[in-house]
Amino acid sequence: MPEKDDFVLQDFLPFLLNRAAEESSLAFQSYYKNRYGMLRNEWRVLFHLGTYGTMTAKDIGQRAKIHKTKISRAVAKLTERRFITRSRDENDRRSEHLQLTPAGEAAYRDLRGQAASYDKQLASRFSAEEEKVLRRMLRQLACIEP
Amino acid sequence: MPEKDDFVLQDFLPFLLNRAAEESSLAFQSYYKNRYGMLRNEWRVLFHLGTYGTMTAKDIGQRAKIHKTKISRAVAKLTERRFITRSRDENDRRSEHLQLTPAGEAAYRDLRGQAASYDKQLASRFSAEEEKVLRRMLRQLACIEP
DNA sequence: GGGTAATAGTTGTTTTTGTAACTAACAAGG
DNA sequence: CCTTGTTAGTTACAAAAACAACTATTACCC
Repeated sequence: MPEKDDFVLQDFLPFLLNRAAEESSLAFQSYYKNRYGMLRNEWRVLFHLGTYGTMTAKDIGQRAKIHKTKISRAVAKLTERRFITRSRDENDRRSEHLQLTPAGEAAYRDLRGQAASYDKQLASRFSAEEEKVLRRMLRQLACIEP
Repeated sequence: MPEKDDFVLQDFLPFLLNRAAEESSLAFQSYYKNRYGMLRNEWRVLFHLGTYGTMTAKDIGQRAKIHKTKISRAVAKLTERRFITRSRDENDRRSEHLQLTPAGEAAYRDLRGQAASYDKQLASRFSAEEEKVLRRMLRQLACIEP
């Protein structure tokens, strides 16, 4: 009787996903780290502001599923480095609208270009069709709408 | 002239992979954390020993691509909790052979079962074919041989 | 209005990582 | 042997994450 024993760690999805995520982030991570001294959360906040324009910390947190304390600290760093400015909402003085400064815009454009070509390079291992399917499946797993 | 501006964060592979990895680890993580007070690296070490039998810290590190300091700490915790035993290699007294105790075996079997059914549940969102393709692509991205 | 609850964001403290330097054991060449 | 280099694993210290408690403001509703 053969054991029904076909489960291996190398195939465990959370493990695979973690390893793939780590491996695929490496090169890009060292780019924004070396070039701008940014941390991952800072890059993410910057990227959101560049992509979607003015947002509040809460907006960013919701969209990227980053905890508010991480956002708070990333925003503090980015402000200190003059990459973003903050202004209170006059209707609800609890929240602040964040937006990129020209320097922030410049960094964003650079990083965005890097990210785009890096992404293309990663995806080049697959066919166009496979790539599309991969992204769809990942969005599914990540609970990201469409 | 439309801008060639089709790059969005939500589709950036490192971002997608990270989010998918985090999301998909959540439930399982809280299982081994609540049930055994384990950290991720401890679960991974335990799992490797359960799957492959006796190994050295180095073996585990190579196979799972975990840094030796993480392994060292995980091994210390697991030893302290009597899940594994260590014995010096008599031919090369620098390295130690690690193996599960009966308690470690029991935890391993439980966690392994959990992992298997959790994995199945994650994969159930996809067709069998899609699932196979997904794992293959992830192994590719994670730089894991076949 | 006045009290209670909820929300946006921050700060402080504890865990966990990351990195580098360290010990102990082996290897190899002279 | 004995110096130099390498390897397995540990430890110490700095950086970052997690978690809880906090301030300030707004919302609810009796």
